[in-house]
Amino acid sequence: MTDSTATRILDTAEQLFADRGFHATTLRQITQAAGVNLAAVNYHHGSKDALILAVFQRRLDELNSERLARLREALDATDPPRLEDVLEAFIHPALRMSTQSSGDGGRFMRLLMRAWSENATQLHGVIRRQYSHVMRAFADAVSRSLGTAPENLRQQLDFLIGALTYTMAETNDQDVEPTARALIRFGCAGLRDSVAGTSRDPAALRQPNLFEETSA
Amino acid sequence: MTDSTATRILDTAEQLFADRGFHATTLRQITQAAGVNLAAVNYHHGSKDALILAVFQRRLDELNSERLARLREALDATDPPRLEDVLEAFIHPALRMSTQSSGDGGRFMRLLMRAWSENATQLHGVIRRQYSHVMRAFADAVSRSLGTAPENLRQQLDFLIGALTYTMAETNDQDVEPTARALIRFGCAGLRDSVAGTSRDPAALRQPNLFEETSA
DNA sequence: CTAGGATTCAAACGTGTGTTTGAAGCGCTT
DNA sequence: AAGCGCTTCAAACACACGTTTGAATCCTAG
Repeated sequence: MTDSTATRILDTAEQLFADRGFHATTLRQITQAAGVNLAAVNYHHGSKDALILAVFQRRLDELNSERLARLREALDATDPPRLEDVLEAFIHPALRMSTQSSGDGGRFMRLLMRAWSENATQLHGVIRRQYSHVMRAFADAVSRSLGTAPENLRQQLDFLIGALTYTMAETNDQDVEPTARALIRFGCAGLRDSVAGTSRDPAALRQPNLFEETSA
Repeated sequence: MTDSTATRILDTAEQLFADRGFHATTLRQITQAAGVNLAAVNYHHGSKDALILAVFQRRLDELNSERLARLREALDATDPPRLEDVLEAFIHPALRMSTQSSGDGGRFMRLLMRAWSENATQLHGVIRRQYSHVMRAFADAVSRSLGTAPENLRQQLDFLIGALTYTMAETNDQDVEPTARALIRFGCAGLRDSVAGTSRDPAALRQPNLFEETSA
């Protein structure tokens, strides 16, 4: 049951997509490596595009649920939550996932980077939608940690996501812990400093889009 | 001369590659959009793969020379160089390039992200080689700014590159300046904090900002 | 004015793609 | 045993791709 044709296709596709890219990976390569018939992918998943989406759906669900679970722990521990704990909940599951699933490191996240650039129309939207509520939760937690409105943090959180994504694609099979710790520290310092002097730098006020502070 | 067939192909290819990806962009799309014959690309550039490489070579040369020029200015200004200036020399040219070349924003760097994931064998190596000496120069400058060995900074510089790359891919046509300033600040804080204490004392982490920003 | 190399062009080639098809095989209930 | 979905399979389909070809055209030097 677990090793059904559909999931075996999913596993193999994930591996090959990450290694070679979506467009460069053919259904014949996938089905041959998976030991199933060529027509099976169209039968079980409908089309190649649908296969790509299915590969993502599975992993993103896994990643996001683990992130949210850890975030909940951080929120239950202290109030306001410690910034280090919040970032740890966001970073650690991702870094762990990037090296866990068998084979060489960084597979899934190389895949995510691909998705961000290739196939922009469909996948981009799907991922965005799938991520948005998780991102909102983390932005909220970080804003509570720092005592500032979430809108002030969007850009800095994007910086952190970028650093994390790039690191996941780069990082080899090594131990995740030191990398995670370094990234958490880096991100905490950047976030804290960015909100420290919002009123001090007059140039910062030049930004046209000022936000309403809806701090409850 | 400037608008020769070869360069018109290069321009159009850059645009389409960024918008749709390398594999998804066909020579017929390129030549049709450029208003040249299909065979022209093979005649002038040899093959599609060679075209891809040529597109990169051109922009990377431009980006790196501007970065190094700005870095030199920063090194000539003060000794040791101000960390803000060094990061500015690294970040600003990239952000500007990501929105300059006509059309929608983030084109070239979306292209770079693609290159990082697609076509791993060839392009990955070329870019690495083209970047390595520039990266070494910046790592050196940052290490001088912070008074620590370059080896201690490699990981944090990767964080910064990730944040920059991701931001370039994300950022729309808006003004570059605020984004650059935010990213410089974020990176400076992260770098300074990372080298500040080898001590695990969590109290040290909570100190918001130890440094004075000498706003001239 | 003309010869000859550089460039453009339309057309075709061979190959590999995602998808479809219809028959064959399998497992289950009746 | 027989019937019936669900699944697998080999084969083929239509199509788009990168590349090649050889003639036509342009441009320049002698």
